[in-house]
Amino acid sequence: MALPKLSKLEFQIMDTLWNGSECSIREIQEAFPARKRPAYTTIQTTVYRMEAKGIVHRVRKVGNFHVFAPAISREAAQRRLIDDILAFFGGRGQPVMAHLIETGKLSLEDVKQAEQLLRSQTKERQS
Amino acid sequence: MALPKLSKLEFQIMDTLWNGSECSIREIQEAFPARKRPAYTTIQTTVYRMEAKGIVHRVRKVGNFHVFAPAISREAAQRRLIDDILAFFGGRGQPVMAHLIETGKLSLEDVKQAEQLLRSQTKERQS
DNA sequence: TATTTGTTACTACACCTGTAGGAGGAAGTA
DNA sequence: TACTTCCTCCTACAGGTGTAGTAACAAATA
Repeated sequence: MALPKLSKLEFQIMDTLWNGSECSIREIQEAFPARKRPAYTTIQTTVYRMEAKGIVHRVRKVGNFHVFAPAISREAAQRRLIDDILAFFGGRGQPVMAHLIETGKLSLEDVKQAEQLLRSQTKERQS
Repeated sequence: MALPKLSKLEFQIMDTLWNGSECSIREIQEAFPARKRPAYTTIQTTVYRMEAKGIVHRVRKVGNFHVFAPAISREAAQRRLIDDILAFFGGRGQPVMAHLIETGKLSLEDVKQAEQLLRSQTKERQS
């Protein structure tokens, strides 16, 4: 699979990697809020599995620890996520947006910007 | 949990129930496209589990089979879904919409309608 | 060098989900 | 009634994920 689906924990780990670019297991673990911080080995196991799936890779060894880097982009992962949930909405984005609006997750500003983006895209496609 | 998370298969089953309101296991199974139709007992097991989780319930027995009905609304389930993925976007709806637009899942019409919806909501809140 | 501390690599386990087989019972049919 | 068909209920199992312990080793320190 080109883009394997990421679980919640995997996504959180990727988030740290995307922010910091390159991290050790320890750094990833400590990026979790102290209250809900999984055990070191929990992160380790998960990162190893992610490595096996090709979504992270080791870039080098520093001292006695390894440094990992993301192997897929945040955008790609997010897009994958959205494609997945779109399946639950019959592939149509409109109901998704409706829910976002109903739950107050989109401002008028957001929508106006979106409209701009759409218009520019349409223009590009025509030219 | 008030609203348990639905898996893909569970959502497909709910879809049949939401459309037909009340269905037997057989009806749910036959609603799947013939090519990718799970075994009868697969649907059955999953429906039983959903019953245990309180997302469907038996409404009556007809002949020797049971009839099931949804115990949660489509809107509630979809909202739950969206809340989940929003967590992957830092709780902000804007990047979600951006992805929808980039992948051509939203038309200018959709966005305009959304804008209308937003304006009317804002008005309501003010009055 | 001996001790402490931090990593790695391996192992384990429980829960969820998709998948389905089989025994037994109920309902319709010859 | 005897047979066939369909459904229920129980059981099983594999793969994925979250969770973490432990043995062994490497690095830093006393």
